[in-house]
Amino acid sequence: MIRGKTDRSETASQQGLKAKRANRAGNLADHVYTSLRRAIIEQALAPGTKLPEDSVGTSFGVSRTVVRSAIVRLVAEGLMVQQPNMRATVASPSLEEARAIFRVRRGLERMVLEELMPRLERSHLTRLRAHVASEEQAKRHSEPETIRLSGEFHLLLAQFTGNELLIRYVSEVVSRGSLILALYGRPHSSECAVNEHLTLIDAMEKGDLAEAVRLMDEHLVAVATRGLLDTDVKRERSLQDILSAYRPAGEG
Amino acid sequence: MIRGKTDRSETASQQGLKAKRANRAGNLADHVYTSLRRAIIEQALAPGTKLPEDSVGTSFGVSRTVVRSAIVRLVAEGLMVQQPNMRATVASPSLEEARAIFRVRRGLERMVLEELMPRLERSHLTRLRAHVASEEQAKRHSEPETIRLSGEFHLLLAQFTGNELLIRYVSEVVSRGSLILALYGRPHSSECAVNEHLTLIDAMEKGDLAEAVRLMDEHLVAVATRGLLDTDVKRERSLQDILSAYRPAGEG
DNA sequence: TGGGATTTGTTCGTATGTATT
DNA sequence: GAATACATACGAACAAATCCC
Repeated sequence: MIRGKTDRSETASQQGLKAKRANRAGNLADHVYTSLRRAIIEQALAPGTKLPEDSVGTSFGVSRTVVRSAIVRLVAEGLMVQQPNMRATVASPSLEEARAIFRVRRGLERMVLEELMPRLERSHLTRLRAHVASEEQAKRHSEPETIRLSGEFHLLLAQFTGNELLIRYVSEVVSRGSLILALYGRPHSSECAVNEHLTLIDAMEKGDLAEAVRLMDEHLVAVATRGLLDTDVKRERSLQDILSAYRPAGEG
Repeated sequence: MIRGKTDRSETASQQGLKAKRANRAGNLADHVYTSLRRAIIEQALAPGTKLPEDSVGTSFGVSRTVVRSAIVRLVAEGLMVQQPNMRATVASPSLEEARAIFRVRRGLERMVLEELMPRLERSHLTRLRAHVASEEQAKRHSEPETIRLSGEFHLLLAQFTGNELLIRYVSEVVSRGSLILALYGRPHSSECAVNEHLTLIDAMEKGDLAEAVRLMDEHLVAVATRGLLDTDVKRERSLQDILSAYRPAGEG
């Protein structure tokens, strides 16, 4: 186990950390929340991973209380699950749940197109194409990056609607989509998606809502069904090891 | 050693409470969350009401820690808002936000009907009609009850789908709908809704999905537009006074 | 605009519940 | 199946930020 139960001689440095962090824009809980979320989405934390509050706290240099409220938010978001008096774990949805989530996602993304198409701007198309370009680039060197960008394409669409609630919901189903692909997806399953993003943009440019909705639906069905059989067991790494990469909060 | 806490005369009864609650299914935070949520939905806590952690804690006989995690959940749900270092308040959405929320709600409830209609059972219709009956009954004697039941009709529909995520989302938009009506709705604005619920059930019984969706859409537009002008200032009551009615946790 | 009262952000101790040997 | 280690639930205390007159 990871327990590096050192004595309390670190209190001084911890207080130093505390002062430094307090100057940041957000609070500590935000930081932990964001970092854990990214770690889950990028599949560094596999579904089912247990996250004891004080192990996480040690990783980020904060106390359990801070970790706790971050976990509460992640649970509310469906990225983690928790039962009373038991360790919180990264959510591990069943196949049934996964399908239900993707059905909801299809409905939500249809709503996005319906809201967005009437007020679509040229700058939107430009930014979408630029995003797809970066997706193609990332595809060559970084799988976590690819996963994240693939989801952010859909998030970008939602953001263009300006509908805060819709943005939040899409954000959530996209995150959980990554989680699901981590569970059931074949490795590299996202690589075909880039073309589908491009044809969708083309349909949007033509102003063809029905076709765009059809393509989006097809795309999401494809994403959902691409992951099915391969339930390979993910590699075991220590929690401290995984989270150490997420400490310098690069929320850009 | 144990810290002396005999200076508070309520200690004994508090420990009694605590022991009793510990035996409950959920934890204290659940209780506070549920109670606050109900108080907001039933419009006992008006939008914009400030909820200092300490005051709420005193009302429920728990510490700030417990209140805090309840508030985090309510913020995640959109029923409250909070900025760093500032008191959390009951959400007070703008008219623009309110419309956006209702647009999302229409999309979600369409999804509910699309999921439910193919597998609709007789028992569903029975339960829906029974619910409407209780709505009519409540309409005569209790306005908070009426508000709550009116929302629960939609929640019931969602629950019949068995789609957990859809249930959660509908639950959220329904709650926020109550909040919005509290802000912008005329008094008694929910009273016309009962008939609309009935005609919807009839369409469902005929198996007419398109008609059901049309009626639902009409219904929601009606609910959304019934509230518009009347922004009467709600009566001022003390926080302790309001919350005292929500302490005995009657979560049926 | 200044300063005291209020409120939040955070840490840590204790009690209690869960898992494991 | 009991003892022990581990983890969470909750409360109290203190510094820093905000509120309000």
